[in-house]
Amino acid sequence: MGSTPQARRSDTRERIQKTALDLFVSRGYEKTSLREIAEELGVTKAALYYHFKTKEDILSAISRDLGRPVDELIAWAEEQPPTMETKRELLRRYSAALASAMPIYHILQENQATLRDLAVGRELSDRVTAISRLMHAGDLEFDCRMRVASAVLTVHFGAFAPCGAAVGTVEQRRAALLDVALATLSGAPAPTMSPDPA
Amino acid sequence: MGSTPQARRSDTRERIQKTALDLFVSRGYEKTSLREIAEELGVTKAALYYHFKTKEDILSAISRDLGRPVDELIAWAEEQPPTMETKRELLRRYSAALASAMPIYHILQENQATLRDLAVGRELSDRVTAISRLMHAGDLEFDCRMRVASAVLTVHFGAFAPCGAAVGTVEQRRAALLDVALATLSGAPAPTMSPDPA
Amino acid sequence: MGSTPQARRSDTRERIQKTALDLFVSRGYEKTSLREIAEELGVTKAALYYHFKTKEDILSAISRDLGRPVDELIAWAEEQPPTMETKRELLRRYSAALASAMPIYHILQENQATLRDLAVGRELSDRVTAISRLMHAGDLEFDCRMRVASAVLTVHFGAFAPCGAAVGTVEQRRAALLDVALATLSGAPAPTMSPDPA
Amino acid sequence: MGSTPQARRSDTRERIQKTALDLFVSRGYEKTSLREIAEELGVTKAALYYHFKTKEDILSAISRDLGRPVDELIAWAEEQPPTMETKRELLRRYSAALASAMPIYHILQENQATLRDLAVGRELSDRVTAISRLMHAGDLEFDCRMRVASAVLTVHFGAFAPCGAAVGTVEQRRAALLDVALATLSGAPAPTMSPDPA
DNA sequence: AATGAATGAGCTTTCATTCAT
DNA sequence: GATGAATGAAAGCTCATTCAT
Repeated sequence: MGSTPQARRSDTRERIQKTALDLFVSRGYEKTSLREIAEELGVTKAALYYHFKTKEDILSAISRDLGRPVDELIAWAEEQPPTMETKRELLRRYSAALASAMPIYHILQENQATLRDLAVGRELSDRVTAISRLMHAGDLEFDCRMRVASAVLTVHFGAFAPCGAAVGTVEQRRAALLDVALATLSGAPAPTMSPDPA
Repeated sequence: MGSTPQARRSDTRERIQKTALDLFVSRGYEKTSLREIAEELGVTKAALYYHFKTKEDILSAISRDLGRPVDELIAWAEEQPPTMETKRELLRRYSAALASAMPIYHILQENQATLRDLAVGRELSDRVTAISRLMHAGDLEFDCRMRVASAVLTVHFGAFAPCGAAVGTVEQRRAALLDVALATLSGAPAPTMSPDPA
Repeated sequence: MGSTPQARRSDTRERIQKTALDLFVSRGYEKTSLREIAEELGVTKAALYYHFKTKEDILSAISRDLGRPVDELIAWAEEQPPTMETKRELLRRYSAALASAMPIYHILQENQATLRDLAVGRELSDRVTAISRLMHAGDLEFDCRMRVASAVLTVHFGAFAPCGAAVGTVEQRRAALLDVALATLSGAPAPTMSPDPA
Repeated sequence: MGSTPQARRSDTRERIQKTALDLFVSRGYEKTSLREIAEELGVTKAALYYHFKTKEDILSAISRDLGRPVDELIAWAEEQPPTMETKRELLRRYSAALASAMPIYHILQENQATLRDLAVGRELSDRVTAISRLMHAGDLEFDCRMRVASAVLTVHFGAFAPCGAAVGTVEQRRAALLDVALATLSGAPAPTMSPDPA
């Protein structure tokens, strides 16, 4: 007694992941050295190697943790019939999932050249590819495929960068872009719109 | 005649740019070392430094050369009134410009974390930002902004990655995505579309 | 027992300083490469960087260690009244301090052009300047200042170079030059002297 | 006619020497690169090699030109009897010669470690040694040698660095230090002096 | 009288990783 | 559960120098 029941087993591993994530996001994977992570945490580099086999392994763990929602989403979608309605739902859920998983995708996004030859890079981009594949599933006509592509691009890349001024909150923008994407998907115009008020 | 016609004042500088571009695209900026570039070219590292002040300077020269079409496009757009028609035309031209300038944007795309703290990185992303700014120019309503954002995302990111299967030629896909983007821009559905044949 | 008694937490740092000092003295700071230091010691260049942040940092550590006597002397002198007697004593003590600190001042002396733009160079020449400043303290007449200057130059530079033949031991010469300097300081002739036996 | 009679033969060689001298003085010999010299002059590095065989050769030419007065002084002194009066005169003339030759001695002074293994370095320090040797010539007693040493050190090193505050003009200081040195040489006090006005 | 192009050797520094303790 | 010490490989860059033109 006196100590928290079953936690006790050092939270260092998690602290490493947290710190590493922050640095990978703010400085990039390649440009973040293990020395920096260790220093920021107040431990030695060797300590990182006690908890993780390699630098890549740290990112790998982060990827597994943060990517779970998307993995589950993929698993779910793979069991649905490839109808338009499924895809609409998939897009909605993907948009939501991205909101929380953003950091890793941000890392993937900004460090593609580096992650390309790392196993963890494959893992990450496989998830994106899987979503895209599921959105394109079925015997679609060319035009339709392009609308699907546009919708996916809008939702996926709209999640990064403050594309087009800082109007509204992040959440509002996400929702609005999702609406546009859904409209594009159905080949319908986005609801209320005045044509030439530029 | 009989000997190399007009050479003399060395084409090495251009050969360096060409080789560097290839390697930056295929292996990434950071992961491409000057040794590799030099070896590939059959010269010494020092030769690179005869022609360029730094590694960044090589990328900078490439950026200037390949980015010119986009720069001209921006200059053009800045002189037009910010009407919807201007934007439609801007989007068309941007789509076309991207086709040829793709390599540098690809590099920007995949090496953001690295380029972020390089002057050339700024140069590059400024161009993208400028296009986006021009597309959002004027007193747009929130919904309209989001449609603009979607259109830009579609055209810009659609130029990279074989998003959604390899149907059609690159050129066909580009044209089709542009159409989708233009439709989104106007709030209209993309022309002929059957709603649920997924 | 039987194994190296107290080692364990590595004496490498000190060995680096010792070796570096020797090389800096014999070959010059700039002309001594880290490779040389490392090779001489039988370690890798990277090992040097484990113990010191930069090449300059190695010199800096040496400077701190060997410069301490002079620093203490300066501290002492700053608390004394600026009388002639203080200055005589300061000169005596400086002469003595130089004897042990000579290596670093030798390095400063012979590498001024290089050290000029290094922080450690400032540190070093500040010490010399401080002594000079203290010797000149007070409201001295011009002639007197020049005698002080001569005395300082004699003691300081007399410590290097075998100025004027190798008569007597180093220690004897040091003592004799100090006497001459003290005589100059008081404006008196150096004690026993036959005028023209050249 | 129209061109200056016999000058015509490009003044580039001299311009190189002038520029090199400036840079060697202000940045140091080692730290001044041929690129810098060439750039400053608006010519190419290869041009330097048309006029001089090596970098050292540039310094060598400078040394020959500026060192001539001292060389002549040495030649003169070698023909004189080694009397005290000769030495007094030698010291006077050396003090004067230094005033104009200062730049090269400054370079020697601040780049000793580098010049040590260059032929030109020997040339330079030989001159200093020769003066010192001539000042010590004859069968001097130990004490007397030390007074000579002090006198030489005072005159030689007094020519560099603003030793002891910036009172008077450079020329005044030089003259005054010479007086002190001459007094030391004769074993007499420097003329009028109040003993303890610190 | 000078240039454009290139080289070879070297430099300081950084990094991911290992391992005995 | 972690540290102190060290390594091997590589990076970007600079320099004096050469030589055909």
